[in-house]
Amino acid sequence: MNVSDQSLANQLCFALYRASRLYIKLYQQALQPFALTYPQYLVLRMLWEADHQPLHTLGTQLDFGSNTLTPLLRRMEQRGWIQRRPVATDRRQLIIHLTDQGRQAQVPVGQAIQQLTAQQQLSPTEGQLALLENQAIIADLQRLLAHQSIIKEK
Amino acid sequence: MNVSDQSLANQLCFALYRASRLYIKLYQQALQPFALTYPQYLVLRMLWEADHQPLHTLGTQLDFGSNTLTPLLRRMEQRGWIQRRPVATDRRQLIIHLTDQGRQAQVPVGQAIQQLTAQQQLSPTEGQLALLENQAIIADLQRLLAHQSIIKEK
DNA sequence: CGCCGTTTAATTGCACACAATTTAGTTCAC
DNA sequence: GTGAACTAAATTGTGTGCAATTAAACGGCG
Repeated sequence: MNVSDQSLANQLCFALYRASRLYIKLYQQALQPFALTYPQYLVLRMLWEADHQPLHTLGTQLDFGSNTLTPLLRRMEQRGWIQRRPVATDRRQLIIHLTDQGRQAQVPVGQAIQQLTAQQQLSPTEGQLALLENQAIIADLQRLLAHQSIIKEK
Repeated sequence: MNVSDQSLANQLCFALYRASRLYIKLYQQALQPFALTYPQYLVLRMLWEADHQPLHTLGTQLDFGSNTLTPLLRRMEQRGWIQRRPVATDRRQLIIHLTDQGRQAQVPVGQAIQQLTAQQQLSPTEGQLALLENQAIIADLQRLLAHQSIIKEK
C-alpha cells in the first residue's frame, strides 16, 4: 500500500472491524435459541466437516490459540456439544469429538442461519467479490505479521 | 443474497472476522509502545477530529454502547489520555476531552501506524475496492439488523 | 406542582481474544 | 540412555464487546 494512504488503511481496518461485528451480531440472532456463540458455531462447523480433530488443528484452522480454545471447548463440553478426550500415545494432545447432540444440531442450526442470511440484499456476485478482496487482505496481513515476528526474534 | 448461498455468507462472515482480527493485531504492534489498544486508538482518532464530545456521540460514531465505552474511557482517563467531565446543565451526560498528552500523541502514533501500514503490499486500488465492498456489506447488515429488532419489539 | 415516559450513563455478568508464562510430555542429537 | 530443544495444552491476567438491568435525570402533560 502506498505510503500516502494511511487514511485508506485506517478506513479499511475500521470497516472490517464494524462489518465483522455486525455480521457476528446477525449470526448470534440465529444461534441464540441454541445457546451457541459464533466462535462455538465455527468449532461445530469444523467438526461437522471432519470429526475427531485435535485441539491444535482446530486452532490452526480458526486462528485461535489454546488460551482461547481451552475455555471455549470446556464450555462446549459442559453444554453437551462435544467431548474432549486425551490420546493414549501422546498425552499432551486432546482430541475433540462431536456428541450426538452436536451432530444432530447441524441441520436445524443450518436452517436458522439460512433463514437470516437469505434476507441479505447483497447480491451473490458482490458477496463473491468481497470475499476475494478480503481473502487477499488476509493473505497480505499474514505475510506482514509473519515478517514482523521474525524481526521481533532478533 | 440468494437462498442457496449460505456457504457464501459463512465464508464471508469468517473472512471478515479473520481479516479484522489480523488487521487489529497489526495495529496493536504499532500501538504497543504507547500502551494503547485498537479501540482506544479509535476513540483518540475521533477526538483528534473533534474534541469535547459526549460519550454517547462517540458511541454512535464507533458503534459502541456505553457498556463498552464506560470502562474503556475510564482506563483511558487513568492513563492520562482523556478527561471525563460532567455537564452542568445535564448531569446524565459526560463530555470527553483530550488531555495534553492525548493531543500530543497524534503525530507519533500516526507515524508508528504509517510505518507498519506502508509495508502492506495490497495496492491502493484493491484497498479502495475492498473498502467499498465492505461498506456495502455494513449498510446491508445495518438494514437487516434494524429490521430484525423491529420484529423483536412485537 | 407532581407523575410518568424517555433518554442516557453506569452496572452486572458472561464469553471471547490474546500476550505471556507454566506445566507436561516428546524427540532428537550425541 | 539422557539431557536439551521442542511441542502442546493449560493457566494467568488484561481488555474488550454486548445483552440485560439499574439508576439518574430530564421533560412534557394533566
